Amino acid sequence: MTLRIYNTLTRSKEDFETLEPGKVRMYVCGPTVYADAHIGHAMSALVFDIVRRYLEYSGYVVKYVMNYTDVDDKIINKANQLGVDPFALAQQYIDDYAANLEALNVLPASVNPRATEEMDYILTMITKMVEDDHAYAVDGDVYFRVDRDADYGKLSGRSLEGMEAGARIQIDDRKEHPMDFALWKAAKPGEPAWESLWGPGRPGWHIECSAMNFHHLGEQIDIHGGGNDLIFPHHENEIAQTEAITGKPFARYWMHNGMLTLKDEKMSKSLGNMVTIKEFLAQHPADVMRLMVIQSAYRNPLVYSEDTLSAAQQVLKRLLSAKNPAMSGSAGLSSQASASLKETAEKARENFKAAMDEDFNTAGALAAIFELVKAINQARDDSASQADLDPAQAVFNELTSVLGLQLDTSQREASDAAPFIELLLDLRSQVRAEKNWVLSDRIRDGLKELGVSVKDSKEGSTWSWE
RNA sequence: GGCGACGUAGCCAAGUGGUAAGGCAAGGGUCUGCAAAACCCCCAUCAUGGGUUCAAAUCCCAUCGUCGCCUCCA
Repeated sequence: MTLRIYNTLTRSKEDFETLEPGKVRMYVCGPTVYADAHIGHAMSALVFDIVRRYLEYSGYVVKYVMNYTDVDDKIINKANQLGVDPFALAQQYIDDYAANLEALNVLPASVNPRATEEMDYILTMITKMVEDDHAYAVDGDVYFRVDRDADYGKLSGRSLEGMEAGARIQIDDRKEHPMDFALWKAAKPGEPAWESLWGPGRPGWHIECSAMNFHHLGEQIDIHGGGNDLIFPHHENEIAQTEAITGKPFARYWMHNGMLTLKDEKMSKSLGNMVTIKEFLAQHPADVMRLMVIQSAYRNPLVYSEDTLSAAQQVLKRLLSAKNPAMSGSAGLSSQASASLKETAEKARENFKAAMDEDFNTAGALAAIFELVKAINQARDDSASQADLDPAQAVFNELTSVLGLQLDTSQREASDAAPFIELLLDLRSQVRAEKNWVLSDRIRDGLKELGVSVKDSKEGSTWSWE
């Protein structure tokens, strides 16, 4: 079975072949750090975390690079507003973002380069482009010369003529072509600046990513990811820069996630319609966010609403049901039934892989996991022993962890309240024995209001946090 | 205006030529003192109109609609 990936560059699914056998070089555009990250950023981080986890599960060694853009107009403006140092501000948001990712159970990148630490590479690349006439300097700025690049527009499917017709480009007489973009910006007074052949200044956004790719992954990479709002101009320009220098195709596969939307509108800092990751995680487990992503197709828009949120919560509950242990004192399955459960588990794994191999079809993969959930729960109802359930639950754990789900049930033991809840349930089972339903229900309802749900069964009562 | 993506049941969503996976919600049932959970049953002809084909949700054309990009943005 071969993994196939939808490549934005060719607008089609292609068989996945790496530059170097068994190894994947992967780069994902990280955030510009000037504000709290919102759940749209979380979506992107989760999509590529799942891609990375699945590649590793499939046996690849993945070098995963995610950058931080830590010098930029918005950072500088915000720092000026607050009267703080822009570098300190960026550092604070980098720390916050890293904490967000950890809370979301996103695996750490192999490297998290920062623009400000890559100046040598950035300046080397710009110098080379100027030498080769791919770029030119004007008044301390340096611009990329788009009309020297016959391929310009190949990722976004645009032509230079078409873009000019758009007429939303600001006119700058100093540029040779309206679409020429900045590689280097001359510093204004008071701004952070680095020395260069063209005077003090700072890099344009696009060259940063080209340079960090070049430094950490080399001339060519396997997968380049990011939100589909970056296709143009950011990724288009990365391609133009890097290929101008190397003369080789830059990234083999361009992957773009769809936007997270709120009421049919993209969630973004500039529109101000955002829910931050911090706010979200204060209300919901990280698995809920991840399940919203898993349930949908990564290339399509993900609608964030009460409906999709509560659906994800319900999905989480259902997944957790598969982790319940065998009922105490159960007789065990017949050997045929036990073997059949194992078979179902193997089949679920195959279906899971088949779905993921088809451009990371996580919704299909989740369906495969639900086949297994159903089989496990059926077996348990059919008085399976824990030994019967073990192999199937092992597969369940394996597959859910490939998706990065935590399905944490340990909070039961971890809570300080646990002994008190146990005590209440102990009392309740006594009044239940006396058929004092009024008191029994009062305890159950009271606990419910405190977020503890009680379940009665023949073997006794169990509880869990809502 | 240009470029791109998309439109499958109340909602999310799989399926890219052979007569519609899965989940949530809703409804019916088993279990339960009653619940909850679990289990069983039930729930769509695929935006619209043409065309190609023995056969289309799946290919082609048109129309309508939604979103993204064209300016910083995951």
